[in-house]
Amino acid sequence: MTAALAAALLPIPALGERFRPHAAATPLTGCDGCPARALAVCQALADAELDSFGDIGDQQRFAPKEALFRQGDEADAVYTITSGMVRLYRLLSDGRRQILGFLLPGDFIGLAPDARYASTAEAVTPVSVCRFDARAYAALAERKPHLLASLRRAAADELAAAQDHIVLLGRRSAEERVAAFLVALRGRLARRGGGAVTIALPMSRQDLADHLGLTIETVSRVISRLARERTLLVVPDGVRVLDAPRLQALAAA
Amino acid sequence: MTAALAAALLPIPALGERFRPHAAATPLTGCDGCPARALAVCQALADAELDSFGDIGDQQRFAPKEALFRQGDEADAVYTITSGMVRLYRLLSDGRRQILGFLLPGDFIGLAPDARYASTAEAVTPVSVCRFDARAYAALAERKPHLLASLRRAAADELAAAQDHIVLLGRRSAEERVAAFLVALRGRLARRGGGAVTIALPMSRQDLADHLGLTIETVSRVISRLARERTLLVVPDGVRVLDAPRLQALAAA
DNA sequence: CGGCCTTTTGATGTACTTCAACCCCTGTGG
DNA sequence: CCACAGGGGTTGAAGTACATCAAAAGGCCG
Repeated sequence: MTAALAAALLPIPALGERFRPHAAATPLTGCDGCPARALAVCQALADAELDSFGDIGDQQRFAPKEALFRQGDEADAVYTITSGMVRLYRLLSDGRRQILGFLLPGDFIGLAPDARYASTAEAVTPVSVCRFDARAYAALAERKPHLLASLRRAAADELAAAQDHIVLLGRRSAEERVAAFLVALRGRLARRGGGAVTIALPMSRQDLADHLGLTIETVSRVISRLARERTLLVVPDGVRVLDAPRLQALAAA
Repeated sequence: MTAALAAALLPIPALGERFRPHAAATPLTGCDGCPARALAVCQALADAELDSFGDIGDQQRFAPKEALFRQGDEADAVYTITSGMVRLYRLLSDGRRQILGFLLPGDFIGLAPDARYASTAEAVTPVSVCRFDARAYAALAERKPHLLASLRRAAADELAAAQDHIVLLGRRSAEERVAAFLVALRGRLARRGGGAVTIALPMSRQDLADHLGLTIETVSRVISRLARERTLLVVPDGVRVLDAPRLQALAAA
């Protein structure tokens, strides 16, 4: 991945240097320097309250393809992504895979705390997260209504996103799916300070296919066609949007 | 619809009689007789707290095809279904429709309270609901942590259901979709006291198709095939499950 | 350079859609 | 009482968007 694209996923590129690679659990001294500070659920807490937050959170890093947790594991932790990209997916017994979503810095995992994880979370790029013990987090939420309200809002947002995806999978063509996905991802990256023309796609074509309910070949063909029509320019690990209105139109409404 | 099937959707069949048909807004004196009492979000509140609840809730009834609210309307209310079935759907600009879900007694609408409704809610059968002013409800939630926690749980459940549906639409065949839908609906009806063999399907084939990302003809063909193989028996406004294990197997995992 | 994996591109296959006809109700009016 | 119109549902024939199969064309790292 180019440095420019990486920047979109790592809002503070130097951050990683502050932690030893793969340090299992570095106690967090505070959330001040956290690149996800303004985005995350954590935002709900006044600065003074963050102390109790930092106490139960551990910073962790994951290499690409490493799993934060696996479908079926006991759900003993929740996470906030602070840098990198995570794919969240479910496997069917016969190996079919559906990627539920790609998580970016500020995104929260663990809104639906069941006894066991219903899906697997895996690093796409190098990822750093803030990991919280699920019990401690729940207890904290109990004591901080702001946090609870913020969780509710996050759950609502995620539900809305899931419903968007249901519409995409249920009623849109392959081209519309790809266009809508790119438009949505561009928005999410832009909100995190990335540029609005270059869309980072660190995930594989297989990942895209498994997210959009298509095959790898169809995704490739659609992107090739969009590039041939000068709607997109394919660049390493991403695409550049040449004709934003056209892409928007294909994404439809 | 036969009386037996209607019973599954109207846990207390006589309830409707207690209200004048289409009474615009009957002040609620209490939640004691509510058929959704044990299921709904309301459950979170201790009986003593229900008074404040009843104060802001109005009982309403809707005839089939009547809309509780429409996509784009200002979102000024939230609802708990107390009897009947509601379809929740989104329309694309070109008329394509995706039904996000069918709501049953105890289900709550308004977990993702944005300024405007992102989808339309329409009665499939005669429906009664408990309608709450959105502001008053939010204010109450602020004061009652139990309610807030219960809303979070409901949002989490709904998110899990949405993710199930994403997998269904993204990675399952037509036959698997129909089977999985029937199994899931059977479970939901059974939890509400309906029988586990007869599944009420008061919605049209078009509704099923728009929920499962298929066409009306494909839904019809799949159901016919399942009936021909003696997995199902088609009855008016529903199906009877003859071979539950087989249906379960088709629903896969 | 060569092996390996991902991506692209092409040829063929197929599950589901589209188009079309017919059936079966139920309601309505002569 | 029957005629018939109209809406939902089923079934059949033909079409198509996407999947599958196959192979070539990059990248990446030894």
